[in-house]
Amino acid sequence: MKSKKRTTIYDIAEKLNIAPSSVSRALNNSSYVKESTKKLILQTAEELNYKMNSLASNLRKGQSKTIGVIVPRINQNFFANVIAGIEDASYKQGYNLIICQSNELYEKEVQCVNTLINQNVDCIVISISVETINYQHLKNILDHHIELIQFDRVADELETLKVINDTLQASYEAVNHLINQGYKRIALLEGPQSLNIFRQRKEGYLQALKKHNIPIIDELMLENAWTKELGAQATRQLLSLPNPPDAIFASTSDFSALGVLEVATAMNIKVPSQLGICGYSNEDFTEITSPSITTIDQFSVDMGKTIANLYFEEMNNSNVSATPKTISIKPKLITRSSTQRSAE
Amino acid sequence: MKSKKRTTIYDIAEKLNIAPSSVSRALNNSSYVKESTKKLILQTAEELNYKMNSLASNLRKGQSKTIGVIVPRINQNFFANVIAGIEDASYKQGYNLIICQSNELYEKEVQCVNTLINQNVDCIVISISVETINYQHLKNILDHHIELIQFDRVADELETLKVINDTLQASYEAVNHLINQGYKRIALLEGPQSLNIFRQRKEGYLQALKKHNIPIIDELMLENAWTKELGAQATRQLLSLPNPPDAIFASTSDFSALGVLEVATAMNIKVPSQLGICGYSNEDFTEITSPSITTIDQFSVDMGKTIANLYFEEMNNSNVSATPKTISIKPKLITRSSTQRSAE
DNA sequence: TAAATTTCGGCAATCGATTGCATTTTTTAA
DNA sequence: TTAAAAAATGCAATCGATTGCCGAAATTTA
Repeated sequence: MKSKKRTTIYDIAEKLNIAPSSVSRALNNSSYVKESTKKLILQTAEELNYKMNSLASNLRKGQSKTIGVIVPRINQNFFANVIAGIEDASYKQGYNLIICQSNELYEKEVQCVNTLINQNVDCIVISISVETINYQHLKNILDHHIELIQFDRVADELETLKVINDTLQASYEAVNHLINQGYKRIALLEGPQSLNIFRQRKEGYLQALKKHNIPIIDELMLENAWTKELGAQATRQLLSLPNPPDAIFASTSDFSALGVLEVATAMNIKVPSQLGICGYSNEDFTEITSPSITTIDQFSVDMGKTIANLYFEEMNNSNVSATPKTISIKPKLITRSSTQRSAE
Repeated sequence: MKSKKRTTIYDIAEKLNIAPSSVSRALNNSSYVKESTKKLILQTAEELNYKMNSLASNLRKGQSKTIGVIVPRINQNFFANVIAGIEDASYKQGYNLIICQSNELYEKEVQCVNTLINQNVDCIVISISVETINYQHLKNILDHHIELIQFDRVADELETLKVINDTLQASYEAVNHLINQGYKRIALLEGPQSLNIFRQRKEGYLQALKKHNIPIIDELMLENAWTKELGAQATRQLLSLPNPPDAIFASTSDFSALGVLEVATAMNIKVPSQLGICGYSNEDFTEITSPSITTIDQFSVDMGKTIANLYFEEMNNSNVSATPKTISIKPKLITRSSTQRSAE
């Protein structure tokens, strides 16, 4: 281990006075090598601290056993969990992960895609940035015969494998729950409508209202209430209306819901009796606020595992896969104090 | 883009009837190509949707422009933030990240290391698992001439680049703060002492007590209170002592501190007047519990950036780097309600 | 116009593992 | 004992980009 260069199969071959091809076969446990020589080779490899050079192997084999993942932010709970799930399932199959974050920037997303294509990844898993409305870079992935799996924030019009939450349904159930708890004027904090998930969450809200013949009031639907601060701001606006809402569905995130809760608390408005609050994502903290916040669990780690396994299945079914599969995971409404009216 | 194979420099060379070497030089913007042909080549590459094959390039160049990262869990706030920081800084230098999680398992950590060596990464960044007490796999990284950077949970005895928090100091300050707030019997929830960070947090606690001539009481120091549940359990034990503590420093994590708070609340013990609580890590939720929890911020994203930049510096200083550098980041005590006694 | 530079561009080896095909060795059958 | 079959091993090309070295073309100088 003193030498400057790492051990290669040639070193092993030379030492044992055999052909490199035999070494390669032995290391790959091919049946075309005598047991005795195989043992010898493995032993020598161990001695020389041989580590195979995946670059060479992958170059030759034309695959990289690597999955590229692009998310807006790595350190956002939902994405971190999905990545953890993907890693877990991939690792078991001997696959590695290359992770990129787009920082919600279209330009960077494109660059990430290019990098991953360069890296010869076998599959790219992506949740698009909020800025992304052009999908040429995604099509480019397909042109390069790389498997593409979209998750959560997907481009509907692109026919690729997809793993999503049944967002509309979850949203519908959440609003339905609010209605059942007796709330009559339910406001909606929307996310950027460029993203399909936020469109769906709005749609679920609308459908639930419609179902119960509750009028849809424009001034109760506020766009761009994505963060805690914006959620708080929107709440102030809503609560100062002549006819304020009695519940707020922060469909964008739990952070937004937290903003709502803080403003309500500051204004001395009782939650849930005077104001119901529902968030989205089941962040850790929703359980420990007072009152705890009703929210929706997305089973993010499972989602990650599902994504990876979808790829592995699809890979084995190398037959002309008919229609691009979409797997929908049903999220779960977690009802907590912020929407549990005592009098019911 | 219909063909089954991707465009290579040979395709471009053939189309323009020149040598592949010229194509390569043009793409790498070498000065040994006429401007006019360079332009032509670049244009043709664009037309053919050429993407370079990093595998081939890296194999030839003997480097991979890739950094491997091994953490216990990707979806743990602190690590997710560090990774985000590393990604950010690395991306700017044209480097990619391969991420692995050890799941706190020694065996898996070893496997991750081997995978990363196989992948020819240029650098491995690691925060060791709680099980890791043997460092042969880390030495193996060095034997393969791969730069090794340890962070946060480091093996002290290994001479490598390190990026750490000044844990001892932070812990000392936290306890000092508690003492200044008038707490007299301060309990300590410890993490596994196999990890140096937990040893240091304990040491900081001990030093602070010593400084103020406060006796060190064994029954106030509980090991293995790592999670919320264990923190809660430890708290019950502590509070049922004949002479219970009036403050608890959950040096393991904010989750543990949360467990403390929940038990205290359940037992109707007033925080901070009857019991002071201090956590560690500055998790999001510490700000929104009631009362909010005093804790220690580790500047995790910055830590990630520091790690990446340390590598790039070190790489440029290819001179025989004298002593393996250790960068220590000073964490910050965030004092909040859980330790702010009104009567002071 | 010839000689000396400088600039371009091509040839071919290289990185390390894999694999189709050929060859040698061993085993089995005749 | 020999031929045929099977098993083991070797040879050499390949994956795609890079680069040292050399020759050709273009430019400058004498």
